[in-house]
Amino acid sequence: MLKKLNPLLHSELRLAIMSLLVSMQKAEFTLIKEKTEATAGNLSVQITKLEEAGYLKVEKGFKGKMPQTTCIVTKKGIDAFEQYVEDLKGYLKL
Amino acid sequence: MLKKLNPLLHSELRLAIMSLLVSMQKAEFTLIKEKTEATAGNLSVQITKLEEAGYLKVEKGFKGKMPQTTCIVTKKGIDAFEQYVEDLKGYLKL
DNA sequence: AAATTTGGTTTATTTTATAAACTAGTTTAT
DNA sequence: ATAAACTAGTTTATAAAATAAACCAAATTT
Repeated sequence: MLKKLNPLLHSELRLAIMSLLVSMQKAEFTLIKEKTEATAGNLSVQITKLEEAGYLKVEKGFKGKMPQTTCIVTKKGIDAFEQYVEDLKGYLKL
Repeated sequence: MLKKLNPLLHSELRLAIMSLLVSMQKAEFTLIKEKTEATAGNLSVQITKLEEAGYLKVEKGFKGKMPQTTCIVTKKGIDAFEQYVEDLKGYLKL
């Protein structure tokens, strides 16, 4: 009846990150930080977890002279997000 | 943009409990346990939290000779649940 | 050139979820 | 009648997760 929710996505910050990426495909660390209002530390940790799950990939480069971290959502990430939304609907009766 | 999710409701088990109660108005401990497939201990803890928040009230009685715990959802609980659903929609783009 | 800011990571702390152990009593089998 | 097993939970301990604090390297500003 009630499907078990993907614990990796059932986290406010990770869900916000994925939500953003699903709609934008890719986003800089700093943009995600602004939009989610997360601390850099927390964000760094959660991005790493999503990366380890293969839900996004991280590309590191420079913008001018400043380091820049870009997150790009993967197919796997999009699929997991969509499945999570479906599962959650069972709880919300949407 | 993204609303902060009510942490009391953003928990798989507590959300399942509230989801059940919103649709049934009241339910026995044992029924909730069956439907959620939670352990009794976990369920007991989470019901207490929801009770402390005023989202449900607990009535204790007996069914025959056996103790029986009934959970009844409150107006406050229903309102909180509905608000949570609205807030969550921002993350899911529903 | 010292102080501050940017863009992060790592480590520590707090909070939360979960499981294990326990209580209190009932039903069933011997 | 009594021991064994089951019901209906609560309490306490442990594991996992989220968050915050501290740190680092380099860039920019004063």
